Order: sequence, then C-alpha cells, then structure tokens
Amino acid sequence: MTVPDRRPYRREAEETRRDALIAAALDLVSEGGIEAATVREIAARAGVTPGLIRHYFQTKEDLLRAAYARIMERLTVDAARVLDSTPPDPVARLRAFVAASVRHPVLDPVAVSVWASFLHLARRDDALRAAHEAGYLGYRDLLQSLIADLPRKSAPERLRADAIACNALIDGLWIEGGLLPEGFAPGELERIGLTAIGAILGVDLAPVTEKETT
Amino acid sequence: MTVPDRRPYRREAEETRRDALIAAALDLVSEGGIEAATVREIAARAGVTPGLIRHYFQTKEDLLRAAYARIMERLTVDAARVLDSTPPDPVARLRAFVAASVRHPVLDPVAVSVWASFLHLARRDDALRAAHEAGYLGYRDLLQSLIADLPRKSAPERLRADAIACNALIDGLWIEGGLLPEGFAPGELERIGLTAIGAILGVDLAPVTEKETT
DNA sequence: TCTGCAATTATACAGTCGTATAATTGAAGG
DNA sequence: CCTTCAATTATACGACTGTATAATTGCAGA
Repeated sequence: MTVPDRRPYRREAEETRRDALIAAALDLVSEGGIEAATVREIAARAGVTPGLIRHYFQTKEDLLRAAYARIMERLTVDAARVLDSTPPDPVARLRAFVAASVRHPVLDPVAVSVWASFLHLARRDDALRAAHEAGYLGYRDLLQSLIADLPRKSAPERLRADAIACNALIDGLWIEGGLLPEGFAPGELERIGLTAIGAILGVDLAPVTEKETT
Repeated sequence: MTVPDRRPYRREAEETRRDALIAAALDLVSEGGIEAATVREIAARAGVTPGLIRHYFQTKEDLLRAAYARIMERLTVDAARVLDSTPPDPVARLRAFVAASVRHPVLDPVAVSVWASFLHLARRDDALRAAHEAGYLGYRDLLQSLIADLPRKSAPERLRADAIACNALIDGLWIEGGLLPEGFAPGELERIGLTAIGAILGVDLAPVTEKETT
C-alpha cells in the first residue's frame, strides 16, 4: 500500500536532452574544471537523473568530447561570422576578424576556462586532439588567408611568420581578457590588437571610430 | 612467528622529501592533469607511501599550492636571469628577455601543461590566485619597465598598451610552442617574437645572427 | 480507451578518492 | 650499546566516482 513516489518526468526529444546535458557539462567545467563535471552533477544541473546520461552517451568521455567539440565549433563560427557581413575590402575584413576575436562572444571567460580545462584531455584522447587541432589550425589558416589578401609588398616566406605572430597575439589577448575580465577597459583589447597587428603587418588597421592624425 | 615484512625505508631530510613530493606532483600534473595527481600516485612516484604526504603537507591542496608556486617562480626567475648577464643597453636587454621567454627552459611543454591545469584551481583558491597574479603581473611589469627604458619617442599613455600587446604576443608564442613542440623550427619562435615586437614598438630587435639588409 | 515501447528513474556495485590514526622502525645522541 | 623520538609504513573509513542493470512510467498510436 506504500506508494513509491518516483520522481515525475517528461519525455523530451533526443536533441533537446543531449543539448541540455552538454550545456550542463560545459557549465560545470567552466566553474570548477573537469573534475567538477561528474555524472551526478551534470545530471542534476540538466534536471534529470544520472542514469539518463548513459542512455544518450555511451560513456562520460563521449559526453565531454561532444561538449568540447561544440564549444570549439562555436568559437570559430562566431569569429568567422563577421566575415559574412563585411565588404570585400581585404583590410576591412582583417580588421573585422581581429576585432571580433577579442570581443564578446568569442572572448568569453567561460570559453577560456573550458578551453584550458580540456587542454590535458586533448593530449591523450585522439578524438579530442583532432577537434582541438582542427579548431586551432582552422583559425590560423583563416587568419593567414586574410593576411595574404592584403595589398602589400612582402616576401611570401614572411607569410607564415606573420600568421604565427598575429595568431599568437590574438591568442594572448583572448586568454588574458578571459582570465581578467575586469583588467581591461571596454574596447581596449580591440584597440590594442588592431594597433599591434597593424604594426606587425605594416598596414593601417586602426579603427576609424576616433579621428586622429599622426 | 610470522615476520611482518614491512617496506624498508630511509630517513631523509625534510627539504629532500618535500622536494621529491613536489616534483612528483608536477610530473603527474604535466602528464595527466590535476586529476592524475592523486595522493597515492604522488607517493608512489616519490618512492614513499601515501601517508607520508600528510606528514609534510597538511592537506593535498597544500602540496598542490606549493607545487604551483614553485613552477611559477621558476618561470619568472628563468626569464629574468638573462638580464643579469646582459649589458645595460636597453635594446639588448629587451631582446635578450624576449628571446629567453620563448626558448628553453622557460618555454617548456611541461610548464605550459601545468600552467593550464592550474588555471581553474587558481580561480577558487585564494593562495593559488595570489601566486598566479603575482607571477603574471610581475612578468608584465618587468616587460613594461624594459619597454619604458627604450630610446624612442612615444606618448607615455601608449606604454600600457605596448606592454599588454607584447605580453600577449609572448604568451601566445609560449603557449603554442609548448603545446606543439614540433610545430616550429628551432629558433623560429625567437625570430618571430623579436621581429613582431620590434614592429609593435618601432625599434629594431632583429637578432644579429643573420646578416641581411632590406 | 488501451496497449506497447522507449524514455526515464531507481538501485546496486566495485573502485578510487582524501584523510585519519595506530603500529613500526631508522638512526641520531648519550 | 642502548634509548628515544620522529620519520615512515600500514590499515581503516566514509564519501564519491563511473558504470551496469532492473524497475517504472510517460505518451504516441491503434
């Protein structure tokens, strides 16, 4: 006669549940690192019970793989999206790309945090490393192609060095901006990035917001 | 009559044991991330039994704190050491400092790995965050002072921006070089770093090893 | 309205974690 | 040589981990 009060639940579409689980995992990783993303905690945050995770992901690592792939994809997509709505002028395109890379939503403390947390997993796990390298090289190659389109006279063997330097600069600003969100004034990172990359490449990338003459 | 075959051991000086435990912890963190640095594994690698850890460190986090402080200190010390044996010429000093920062032993896959692993702990743990910020700002301040000493005419309000940009560039090269040790030719990162920072600051930092004229 | 299946919950299990504490033993000092 | 104390080992404990599997139940289709 004792009523077994089981937790009531609603059936959801597969994609909905997977999304919720991935979002919960990324949330936890960003807050407390990989160690905080336990099966039980992920399930609790997604509003389900732990057993359900294994119904949608064969193993916990599978879930983490999916989560990492998602956030890396989101980063590159967000950065490249600005190119869709930018005129074909090469300088303007590079300027827009650089600025977008050190600005919300690409520059995001959560993204930086998650990226750092996954660095180690990516060294052992083949699938994770593939996602990592694809994101990394994809970004650098895109940047290099933007640099190659610039109207400037420069030795072709300098292209690789320029791309590495600009990529390193953007990476550094991205990481520092994500780790110390209050350490920089609004728009400061964009200004610094554009000025520095302009100097490296020998072109004028300074934003046109302020009128100033040398 | 049964002989309890206890593991034989040697008594060591306190500093020796602490060093061994810290080194073992850093070793494990660099290989498998924070999660791999368990009490039992650290003890095994240091050649002792797990219980001994709590004899030298009140808690496991204490050990990790000590380990992080040690590796961060080693990084800044290694980078700043080159200034001891460098002539007072400001350009030469900056050149030596930049080059040393993206070269062994400062640029080290293990150091990069450990740095990334500790990023999350540093967000919660006050002591760790203090060590982190001290290392970070200490490095940037030192870099900024080197830049300020340069013989060049530049607005003083540009100094902060220059320091942030150069620091970001060095950080980016350091991280990429540590994550992809085989992705760059020997000396390539030094060359790229010096050329790019020279361009940002408007001074000639190119290494004198190769004779070339524009 | 009822049946059937899959989505979901519930429970169990073997490891491993960090920590606490008792038992041993190396080695220095007298 | 013997005593003594701390360095070290050994053992235990409760909590938490990921995973496996059985028991329920929401809900679409007949």
